[in-house]
Amino acid sequence: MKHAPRPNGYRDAWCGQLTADRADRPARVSGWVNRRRDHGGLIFIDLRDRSGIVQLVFHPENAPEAHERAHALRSEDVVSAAGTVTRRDPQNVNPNIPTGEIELAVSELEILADAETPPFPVDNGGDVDEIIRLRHRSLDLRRPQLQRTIALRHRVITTMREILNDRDFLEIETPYLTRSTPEGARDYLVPARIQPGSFYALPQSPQLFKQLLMIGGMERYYQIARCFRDEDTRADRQPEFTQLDVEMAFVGEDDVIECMEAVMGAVFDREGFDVPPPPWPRMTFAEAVSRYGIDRPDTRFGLELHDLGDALEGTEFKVFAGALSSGGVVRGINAGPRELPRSDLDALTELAKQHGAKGLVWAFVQEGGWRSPIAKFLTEGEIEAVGRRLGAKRGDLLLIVADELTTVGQTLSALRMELARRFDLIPAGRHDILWVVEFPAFFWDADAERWDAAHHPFTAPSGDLDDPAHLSSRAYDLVLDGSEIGGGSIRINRLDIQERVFELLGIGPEEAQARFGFFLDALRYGAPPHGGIAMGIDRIVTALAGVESIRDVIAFPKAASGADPLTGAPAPVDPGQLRELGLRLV
RNA sequence: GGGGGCGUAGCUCAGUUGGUUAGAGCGCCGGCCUGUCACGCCGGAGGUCGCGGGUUCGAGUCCCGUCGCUCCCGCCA
Repeated sequence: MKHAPRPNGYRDAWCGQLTADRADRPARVSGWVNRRRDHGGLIFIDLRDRSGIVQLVFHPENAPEAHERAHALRSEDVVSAAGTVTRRDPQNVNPNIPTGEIELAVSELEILADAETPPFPVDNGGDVDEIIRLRHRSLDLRRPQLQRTIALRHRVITTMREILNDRDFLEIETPYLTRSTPEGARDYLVPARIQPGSFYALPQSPQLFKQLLMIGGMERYYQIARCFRDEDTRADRQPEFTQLDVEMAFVGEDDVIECMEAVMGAVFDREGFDVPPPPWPRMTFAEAVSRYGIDRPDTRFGLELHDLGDALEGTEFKVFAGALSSGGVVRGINAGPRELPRSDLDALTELAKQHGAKGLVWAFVQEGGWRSPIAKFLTEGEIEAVGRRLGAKRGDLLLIVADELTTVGQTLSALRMELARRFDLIPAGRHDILWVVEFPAFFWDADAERWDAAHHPFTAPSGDLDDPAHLSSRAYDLVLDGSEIGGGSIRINRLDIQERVFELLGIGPEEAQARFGFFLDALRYGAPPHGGIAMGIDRIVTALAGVESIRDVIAFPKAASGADPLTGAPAPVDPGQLRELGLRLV
């Protein structure tokens, strides 16, 4: 705390800041009873506020009235206590807390509020069922971990604002009741009373608005923006989440990347988070997919993917031959010298199937060949060639998947991560950060038989628009320890190109006008080249805090299924309200 | 929408091949205690084993259904 609280009837000092330099002087503190140690005679109370903990001591003879009241104190009671800051005898010093050299000898105690016995302990690390914690979030928030992460989150956002303010950015708000924004997820809809039958959509991102701001000459914009996507919750995903949204005019990739390196570099630096200083390495999408199988590689450990197509050319083994002849790939990783029981191999196979693979080929390298269910289907030459590609040594476990390209990548990537977890392959305290760049602009959606935007349809393509398969998009993602913490792109600033892109995506002129008319109109009147990025604040703080769940860095998160109003459960709608909106339930 | 895991005291959990009155630690309540800081000691209360059904002489335990939580796939940058 920078400043002592303004002295009033409640307090004139923070609990956690009463130290020896205030000894022999009076002080008054307020807070919650963290713990009580009642010796019958002496009573000790650990009093807690946001700043920390201080020990109150009640002597029966010095202040009988306060002592009598202290006897009735219980966990989480709210009190104000006045007394003298007293240096503790050396043998009574508690080295575990900053205020351990002193205590407050209380002469006056006021109980401001009784607390019922809390449903779970507030003063421990908290292995408590999450739904109970969410239901009693006000209690949960008192726990040290949440006090820490919520304060951390505040500092992170403050740093972001500081750096951007210093770089002439303007913080500008954009609407939450708006029209559908094209990010590919399901929209949250809000019925509109003034136009019955019509709906607002909550924004999936401020994408179009920030582009309008650039076209509007605001030059540099940022916003701590809430985004809404009506999709299922995950450990690192909430339907309602927060982004640092940034956009700049007259810039290319390097400008946005440099700016964000300044912002995130400062965040990491100030929080003592150990990543290498910027500039951060850039890896192309193609390299990421080929070496790690996915576009957000965790590069903190090896186990890279290797293509085995050449080594298996002309193989008789149907699984491999079939994949290769139908345009798929065969790739593998060398898991290193591992001895895994059959049950673990089955578990890995199950994991592979979960990610869409039909199966998993495993092989232990031994003297003169493989121990593997498929060894008999391969020639000695093939086994040797595959071994060479994977750098196989005796005792190594090889994992091989044959399928369509993205399935193989996703599967091997998941196996890689599972092996890292299982064998503790990620060095403690190591953090890797990198940019992934040069994404493909479009991919062919075989089911729909049309091109689909890899990013969103306002991302500037680079290359020949007549050859969509080889167009790349001017997009970039920031990846921290295998988690995507931010992404952005340079945008299209010309109507003719925007219209070509819509056409490629099968969005006709009428549809484009209906969905994005106000934006297309803006493009007519002189849009500067511009680009930006959106950073996932929840994920960034989760990483910095070293906690498991995104729900530990959000003051009021949603449970997966919203079992309670506080945790995000929707409420039944009032029929009268519905009628006014021109709606009825079916 | 699909798959896995979990559900026993306020909290965290144990509960054997189905077998007597379902246990532990913490918390809570009462008593004692003047240097504790996870205070200590003594005593006590507290359970619809998520819910419903079934098998069985007998179910916390086995089967079916259902609800809730959670992780993963789908979906979502």
